[in-house]
Amino acid sequence: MMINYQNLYEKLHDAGFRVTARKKLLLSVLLDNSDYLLSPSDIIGKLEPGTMDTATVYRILQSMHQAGIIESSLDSQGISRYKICDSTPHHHMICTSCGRILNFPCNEKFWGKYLEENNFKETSHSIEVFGICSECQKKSD
Amino acid sequence: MMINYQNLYEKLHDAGFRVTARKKLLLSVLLDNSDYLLSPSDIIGKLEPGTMDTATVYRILQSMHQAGIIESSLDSQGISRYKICDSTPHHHMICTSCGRILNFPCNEKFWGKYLEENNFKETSHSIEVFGICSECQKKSD
DNA sequence: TTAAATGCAAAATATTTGCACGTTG
DNA sequence: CAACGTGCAAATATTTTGCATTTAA
Repeated sequence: MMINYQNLYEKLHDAGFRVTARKKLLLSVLLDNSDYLLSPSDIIGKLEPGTMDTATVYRILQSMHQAGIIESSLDSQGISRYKICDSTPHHHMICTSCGRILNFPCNEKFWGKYLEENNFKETSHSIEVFGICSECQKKSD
Repeated sequence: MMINYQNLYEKLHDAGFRVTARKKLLLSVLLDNSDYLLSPSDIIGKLEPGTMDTATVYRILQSMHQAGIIESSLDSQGISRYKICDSTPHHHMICTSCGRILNFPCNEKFWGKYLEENNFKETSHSIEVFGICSECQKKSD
């Protein structure tokens, strides 16, 4: 990964947001957990109690998402989860046991021909594969 | 489509649920809107006021999902949405303008080789393509 | 008849908002 | 210093739960 703080700070700044202590702190949590999708409460749980208000976490996540430095998705319970954007477009295999994320590339849009057939103008897509990762399979043996 | 009420009632019954007036009513709403993903409040909005309690709608949707006669997904706001299960496995192209759903088949798992590479045991997947359908494109011209 | 279904009210949870104050640029 | 960020408290919104009553099988 070529992710570095300065680069992320710049992106925040370029999107019109101020680079504050809270944003730096929240960013460090996300970087320390780049293999996982974190919910707002996960993030709060990883901080010293009283470090940051819930509303602040939500607002910062919103800013970072707007600045394009984090990606979001909804878990099976409808809770928002976030992680630092990866450099290349891809999709996720999400282990439902440990929560770890494995990436896989999106070389070919196998649905491309259906877009054409239906004259459907795609704006985005969401592809997630759920299951059990190699390590968790071993554990349950 | 080969969907008929008797068949659905049987599936509910076989899953251990009673076939009640509310369930029949809710089912008719879903069948009348099988091209759309309906949220609980969408469903309530399509019924005469006071016909069914919110909690009842949630409980029935849960039962129907458990009985395997409806499929669920989360919209961009994290709200649960439901529709009658289609007979063949497939994915959805969802028009973000009118909400209509177009189906496309899942012939080939293009991510199959990544499952093998990572020894990842898939249990389920979620594939959704968002965009603007043909009709809505025309409207905006 | 009796276990499941329902309505009602209240609770739980996630997320948002208004406002006063603090901080960045 | 002026605009943006933050904490706090309260408001929304969705979904769940407890309990008394009704109803399907």
